[in-house]
Amino acid sequence: MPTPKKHPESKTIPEPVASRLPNYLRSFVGFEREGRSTVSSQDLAEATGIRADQVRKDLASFGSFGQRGIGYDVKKLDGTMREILGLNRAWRMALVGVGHLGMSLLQYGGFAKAGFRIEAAFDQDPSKIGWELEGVKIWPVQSLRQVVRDKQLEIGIVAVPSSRAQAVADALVDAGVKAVLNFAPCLITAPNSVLVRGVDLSSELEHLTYFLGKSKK
Amino acid sequence: MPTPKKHPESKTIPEPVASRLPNYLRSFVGFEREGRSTVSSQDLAEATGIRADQVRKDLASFGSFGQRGIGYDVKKLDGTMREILGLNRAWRMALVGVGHLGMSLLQYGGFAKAGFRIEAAFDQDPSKIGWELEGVKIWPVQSLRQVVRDKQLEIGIVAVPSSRAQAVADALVDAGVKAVLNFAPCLITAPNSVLVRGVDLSSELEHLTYFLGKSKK
DNA sequence: TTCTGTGAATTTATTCACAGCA
DNA sequence: TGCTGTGAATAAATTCACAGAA
Repeated sequence: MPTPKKHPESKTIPEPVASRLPNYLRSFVGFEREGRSTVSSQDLAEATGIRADQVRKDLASFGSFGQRGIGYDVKKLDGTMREILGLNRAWRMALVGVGHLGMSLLQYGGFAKAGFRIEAAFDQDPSKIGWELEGVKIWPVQSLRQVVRDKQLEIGIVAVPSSRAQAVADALVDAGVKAVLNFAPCLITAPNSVLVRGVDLSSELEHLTYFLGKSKK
Repeated sequence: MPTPKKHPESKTIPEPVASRLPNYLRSFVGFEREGRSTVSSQDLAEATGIRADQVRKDLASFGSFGQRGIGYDVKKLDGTMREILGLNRAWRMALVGVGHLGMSLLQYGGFAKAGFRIEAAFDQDPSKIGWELEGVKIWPVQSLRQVVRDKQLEIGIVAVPSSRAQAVADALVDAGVKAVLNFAPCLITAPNSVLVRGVDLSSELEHLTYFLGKSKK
């Protein structure tokens, strides 16, 4: 799903660069584990699959972190990127829909590490209400507005079927979230003041088959 | 995760257009349900969040399907796009990792509809082996090569932790898949003849917080 | 009219090539 | 020598604007 985004739109960092930042970030844990304090653009290229030229252009677009002949200071880069991506603080999230997808998000380790905290989960199924999974309590969807408001959650994750996605998104927006991450395979809309981003599994597969179809012929 | 792709690389359709195709495709089911046989670029814009100009440019890039003053024939467009995306046939897939994420993929309705069939699933956990979920049998990972080869599966889905992702991908490649969809938050590599695409949930969130951070200040 | 298709203009991103610092 | 930072060249994608078919 595309991000039909329009928003404050940074003047500072080009969109494509911003979307590559998470890749660099992820490669750092490996470098740090290896005890490396500096890395070259070449090293980053190998770790991320992004060309070395591009790496340098990207990093140069928000400052001069490298030392010629040496490379980049991993720690410093890591800190700067986290700041740019807004990861130097915790984000409070609401998860709506505790099916298997929702469950996998609850137990997904990567979130907590990056400061993403699911503070409350919601579901329609009465048999799930009240349970606590991975330390997160499950509430009835009816109480979504109330709970999200009370807990001041900022990001909403939509993990319900398409048919209910827009309604859930509306409720989240109404409750004051500033961004919505949508896993349902449909477009959802929200006021301009709220960011919406979609992740669509089918689209990813279709993208693959597009290339497969071509190479096949 | 970016797609460190390199491959046959179509000369026909620009990459960004191809990645928007799934969105158009998805909007068609709504139009067909409403009984509409033709739609304007404006209609498509509203349904997909893509600008009307862009819609026309996109569609024009692979043929003339519209009638001036009328619009586009939904059925015809649908058929053509499916063909372009390689959806006019079934794709046989292997799922590796039957945790919650794997489960959500197994039961995800969108796949079957688009011709994506998970023909076999694999897991390490002995207690899961032999079960059949959503009509799909679960095999031990040790038998991956054998089963994937025997069943001639073409696409592998990696839904295991990062630490095992590359090994699983290697086994899939060795067993003959032509493409790998990776859900682990790490880069995996494969020979050029095999397509790799990554889907990273954390990256999506980080992308959101990047914008949130900016609009905030 | 309505609505497409497309050339031309513009903006944006990638790639190249190399000057310059450690 | 090794590796960054960047200006210039190229390539690509988006936006605009309008001619022309139904």
